[in-house]
Amino acid sequence: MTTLSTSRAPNDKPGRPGRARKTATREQFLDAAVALFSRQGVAATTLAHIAREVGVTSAMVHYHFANREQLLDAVCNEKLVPFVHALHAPLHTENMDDPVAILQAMADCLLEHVVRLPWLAPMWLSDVGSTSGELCQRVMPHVPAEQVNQLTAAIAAAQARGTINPNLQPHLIFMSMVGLVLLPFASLDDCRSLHPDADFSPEALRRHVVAAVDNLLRPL
Amino acid sequence: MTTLSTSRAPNDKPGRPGRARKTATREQFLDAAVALFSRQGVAATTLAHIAREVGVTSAMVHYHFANREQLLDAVCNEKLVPFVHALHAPLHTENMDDPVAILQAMADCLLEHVVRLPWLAPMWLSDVGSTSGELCQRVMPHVPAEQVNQLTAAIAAAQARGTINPNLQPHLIFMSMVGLVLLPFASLDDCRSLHPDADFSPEALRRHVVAAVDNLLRPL
Amino acid sequence: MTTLSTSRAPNDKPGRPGRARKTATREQFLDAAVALFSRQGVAATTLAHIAREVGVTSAMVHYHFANREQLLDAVCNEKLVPFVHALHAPLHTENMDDPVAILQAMADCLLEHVVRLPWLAPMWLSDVGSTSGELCQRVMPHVPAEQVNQLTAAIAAAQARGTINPNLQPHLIFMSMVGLVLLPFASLDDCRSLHPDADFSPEALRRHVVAAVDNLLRPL
Amino acid sequence: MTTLSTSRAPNDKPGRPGRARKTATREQFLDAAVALFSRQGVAATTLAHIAREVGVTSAMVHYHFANREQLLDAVCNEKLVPFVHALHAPLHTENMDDPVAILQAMADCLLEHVVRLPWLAPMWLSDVGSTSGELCQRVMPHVPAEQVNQLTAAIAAAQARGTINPNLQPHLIFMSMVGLVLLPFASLDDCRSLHPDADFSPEALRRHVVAAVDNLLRPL
DNA sequence: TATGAATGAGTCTTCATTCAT
DNA sequence: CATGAATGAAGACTCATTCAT
Repeated sequence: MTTLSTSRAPNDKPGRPGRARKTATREQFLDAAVALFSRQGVAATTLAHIAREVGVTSAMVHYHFANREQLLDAVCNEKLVPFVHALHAPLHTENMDDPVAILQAMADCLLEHVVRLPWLAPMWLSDVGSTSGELCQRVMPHVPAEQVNQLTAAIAAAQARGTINPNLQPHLIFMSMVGLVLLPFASLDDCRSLHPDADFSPEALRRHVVAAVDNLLRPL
Repeated sequence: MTTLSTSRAPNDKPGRPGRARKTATREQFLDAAVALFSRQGVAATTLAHIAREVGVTSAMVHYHFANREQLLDAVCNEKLVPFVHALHAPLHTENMDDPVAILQAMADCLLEHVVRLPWLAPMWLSDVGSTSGELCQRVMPHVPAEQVNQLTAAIAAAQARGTINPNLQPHLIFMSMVGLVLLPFASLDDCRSLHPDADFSPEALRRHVVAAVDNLLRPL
Repeated sequence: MTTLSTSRAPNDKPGRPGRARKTATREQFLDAAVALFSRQGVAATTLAHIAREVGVTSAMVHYHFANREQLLDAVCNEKLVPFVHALHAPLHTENMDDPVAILQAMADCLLEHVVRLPWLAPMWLSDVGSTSGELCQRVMPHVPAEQVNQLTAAIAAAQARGTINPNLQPHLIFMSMVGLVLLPFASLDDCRSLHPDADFSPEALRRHVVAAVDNLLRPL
Repeated sequence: MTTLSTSRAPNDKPGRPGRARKTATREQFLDAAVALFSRQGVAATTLAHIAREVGVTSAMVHYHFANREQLLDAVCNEKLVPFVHALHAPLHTENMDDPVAILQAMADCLLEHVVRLPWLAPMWLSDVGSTSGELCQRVMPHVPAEQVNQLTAAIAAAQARGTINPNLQPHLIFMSMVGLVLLPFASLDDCRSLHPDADFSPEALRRHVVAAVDNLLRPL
């Protein structure tokens, strides 16, 4: 854990006599957490940072979550798992005849969430990057391995049929698609500083991503 | 944190009773650093981790690099900047008539490096994810903004000519491509645990990525 | 930790075997600080020393003062500045006709404080000695330069009138007086070890110092 | 020991291949030591500071002095003890009939040294201030206690005779005199910043101090 | 319910010291 | 002779956590 000079978390300090007791809800903590996680990374975000963001003492964070582990559990369960479930919802269908449609549905869902939750893309990428991402580890068990495997099989079939580019690796297509969707959102700041005048509105991003995903899956 | 079992090798030679001072070169520190950065993330990696990985005291890290900042500078300059330069080398050409060729050259270069340097993809993604990545900040200034802009213009021209899918955003194509290349490598462990039997050899990955990039750029 | 702390409290009330957390007030820290500063010097006194003197961990020092700088600020503002103000109070008068009276009032004040606050003389001298004394730097801004200059002018006038020894340098008289008052108190231990039987009671010291100051200012 | 930000001692660092082997004499180290001691205080001066001042590595300091203790011993023996002996030389006389003459001789000697050795006054005061000054402890044994006691007795006799102000404490007169001489020199920087235009040349200081000492000893 | 005060462990950094070359 | 490379201990400061109130 490094002293990310960003916000010194100065003075939880004592005294301050007439301080009105700030009350904070569980939800506020989680929101602050994901916001900071996406800005600074999970590892670099201390409980004091989160407390400060919410405007309470770090003791309050412990009061609500007992410890860091459980805070991460909560972030995972209440912020990420719903998204993971939504993302894989298209897999829960009888017939996997049309994997392209399924992948596109997943891409749509991903895109939807990423646009709506600005913290999602940066947090996801920075965490998935470290093999041992603190959140990644907690989320993985919620991925429906069985269905994912069926999708892979369906993709292979589609490739044999000529509906999907056969040079792609069935097992990797999903991750490539994720990269295609997430990276533009995660690197927005860099892009903006490189191209200050370009249009990076959500709509522009969405159009680009949709086109990119379409292209990716297109057969030869 | 793992007890790096570098296998202390208690005391080497034969007689040599005391200490057997372990020695380490600057290069070793940088290698250890990138290895740990890619595994744990930059922020979560302490100087003591790096020292232990190399088998010396953390005081030695300071002896060689003075402080954390300068270690990161060194990692950036000696590990990342060469890569960044290589990556953008295709941009230093007279005619940008064929942006597809240039993008493909960049993808090749990226792929090359990512395969050869296993730490690159995870480290890059996890750092680029945090808007304020400690390394990202240091690397960005080495990106040739001028050339990148020219490439973007060339891409737009190619789109007008019908050589590149016109629905893509010229400014985002490069980042999407990066995502396409990096993500499979960064999420290898996750993929492997999901599909234990699939072929994730470097060659397989390379084939997939090449096909994906080809597809991405293809005109309608 | 796995088990929720809900189940704890196996032993509290009666015997209270554990820890018995030591508590300390801000004031105690400042007292300990000046005590140690006067014994060991400012630079040689670590925050851990102060903490140990008070009976708490050094983390507590940081809890109350954030960092060393601010601890020194507090020592300065709460321990030294009041004294500096009192010392220069005699300067805030309409007529400076009688600089001897003023100087004597200042000497009295100085003496008063030095007797009452045993840490003052050693700390002052050891810090004023180093041109860049950590405390000196903080205290100097509180010296009313304007009034001091007026006093100097008044001294020169008194010398011209023959009320003060004209061979003295007006600008140095104050410092010489300070030396005259402080040094006996600061070097008490040395004196005692040299003259074990002599009378070094506060009263004896006071008498000596008063006489010395009187003598110093006497006209030829 | 605090990180006196004055001189960060940056980079003893490795490499620097073509460095001409700087050679330094024992004397140079001692000079550098007293210079730094007087500027920063003894406790705040590290061996690396001294090495740096001389332009060699800190290993060289150890090469010449084995360890910090012995360096301090050397500073004491070679820089301070000669002075202490000179200072007390006037005491080694048959008749102590004229203590005023003796004290004046001592003051002259002190003054002489303090003017010639600019480091002496600050270092002395800052060290004598801390009861447990690292140098003070080493110097004290060289003070001829016997003779000092005789002087004290002679002073008392002179007071009885009316040659010295009888209100002064015989045992404290010497220390008061020392304060009178040293303080102006030690606080020169402060004085100069307070009175930028005043004359603080060595001659002016000498005149002032001589007058002050004369005054101090004068009978009623 | 909330929090101010406390702590132990850990991080970054510097220091005095050692030693093989 | 001299020094680059190494170390353990200590210093400043932060962090997650605890607990009495």
